[in-house]
Amino acid sequence: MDRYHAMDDMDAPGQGAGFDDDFTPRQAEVLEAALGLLVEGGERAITTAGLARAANCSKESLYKWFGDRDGVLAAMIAYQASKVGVAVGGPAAGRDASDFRVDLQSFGVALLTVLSGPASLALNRLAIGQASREGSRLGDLLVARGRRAVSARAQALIEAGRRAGHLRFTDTQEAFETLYGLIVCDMHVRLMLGERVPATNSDRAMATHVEGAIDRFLCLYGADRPF
Amino acid sequence: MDRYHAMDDMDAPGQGAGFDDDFTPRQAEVLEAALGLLVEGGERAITTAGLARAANCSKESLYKWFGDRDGVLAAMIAYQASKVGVAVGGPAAGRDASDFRVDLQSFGVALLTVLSGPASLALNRLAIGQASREGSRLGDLLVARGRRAVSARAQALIEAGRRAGHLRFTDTQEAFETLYGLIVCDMHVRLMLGERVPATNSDRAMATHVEGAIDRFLCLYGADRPF
DNA sequence: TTGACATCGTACCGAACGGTACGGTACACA
DNA sequence: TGTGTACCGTACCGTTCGGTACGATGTCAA
Repeated sequence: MDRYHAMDDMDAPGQGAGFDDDFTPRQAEVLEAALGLLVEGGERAITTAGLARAANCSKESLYKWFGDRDGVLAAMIAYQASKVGVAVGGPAAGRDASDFRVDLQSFGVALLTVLSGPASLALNRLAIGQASREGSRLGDLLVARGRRAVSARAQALIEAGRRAGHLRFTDTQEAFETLYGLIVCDMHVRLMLGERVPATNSDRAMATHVEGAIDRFLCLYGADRPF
Repeated sequence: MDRYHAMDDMDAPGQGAGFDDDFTPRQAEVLEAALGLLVEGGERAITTAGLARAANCSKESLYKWFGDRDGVLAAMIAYQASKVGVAVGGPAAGRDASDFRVDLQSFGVALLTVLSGPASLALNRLAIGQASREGSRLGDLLVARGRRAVSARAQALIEAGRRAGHLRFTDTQEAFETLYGLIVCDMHVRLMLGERVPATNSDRAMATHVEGAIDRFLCLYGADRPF
């Protein structure tokens, strides 16, 4: 009942995977307006009437495009996650050890930048708030669309670092989770709770924090560590 | 329905802003029922009529005791946080380095046990879901009541470790956040999103994970590290 | 021009919810 | 016995919201 059928009128090229998140421009406008409402007022601000008013569309169109209110929420995640996915990308070109360190640094800064962004925070809050409801797949959707991209990017990065001789480890997953923990600490949760986190307030503070985290990561997994 | 082992004693030095968290036994029963509803069905399950029915009390009493619905939510956090606060306690008695390691280990296991508990997850989801609403202090309340206790306990622990010569660091806050990040990684967020996290599924898996985290922490901050 | 189609704006409905009011009951105390 | 207090259960009210229906507008093609 609560799945989101993205497009009833579909031309739907690659329907196989179950999702289909290329929305029409009009639908993208509506989802953009929905994200604006969400960032500003949280989940309760996404009412069908309110969204229709904010997006200058009719409620009937909303139900036609997204099925029901839950479909709108799911579509918002699918829509936004596709934009975030590429933000943490960027090729790991460095062969030099210091180049590799720069790659790690830029990954860390990109990660914190995404996680502390208002849209990401609002969507994570939304998915977490819905996680307790039975049969809500928003959390899975967010993990599958957003988090997996980060994970894949980071694991590719540190595997490349290992192949290039900059890192030494046996378990890629463990190394990645350690890197993630060192960079993010509990900042993500604190941000979602509404706390102001100094290390995300300015680019300078963020870079400094990430530098420390990379120091520690290389101390643990760097190839030049003393054992 | 799960019961919460009552450890009502709390030191609460800075009472400050006018909270009042000594509840009458009857009120505690009602808050207990509210926590049950919250764990089972999320925030939307806490309706005034539903809570009154579940707790066999009248709506009028709810409004008399807690002011309004938001007051009920705040009281739930205040009530539960006081129980969680002491759960991560326990004296750091060890003088020996291996005793200290055991202290760190038990702290880590207690931390993960609390964070992955259903009541904690439900309350964190609640506070996060409300964080976007204007003027909602639930997040601050949760941080002040629950998180600060964890932070204070951990900082006392690692400061004691430094005084005893087991650790070497300059910034206690940084060391604590590193420890937290190494232990928790992104598990807290993933749990709140509804994902099943293997490292929290069994005592064995949790202990193993914490052991690894402590290894890494001591590698970074242990007094016997090679520089 | 005509008709098919997509969309908009508005009106409407039923359900659920927050909050209030009121009568009834148990108990303490004088 | 009378009085006050605290509480319960229920009924009630106004509002909001999800979802549906319908007429009006614009567009495109034959």
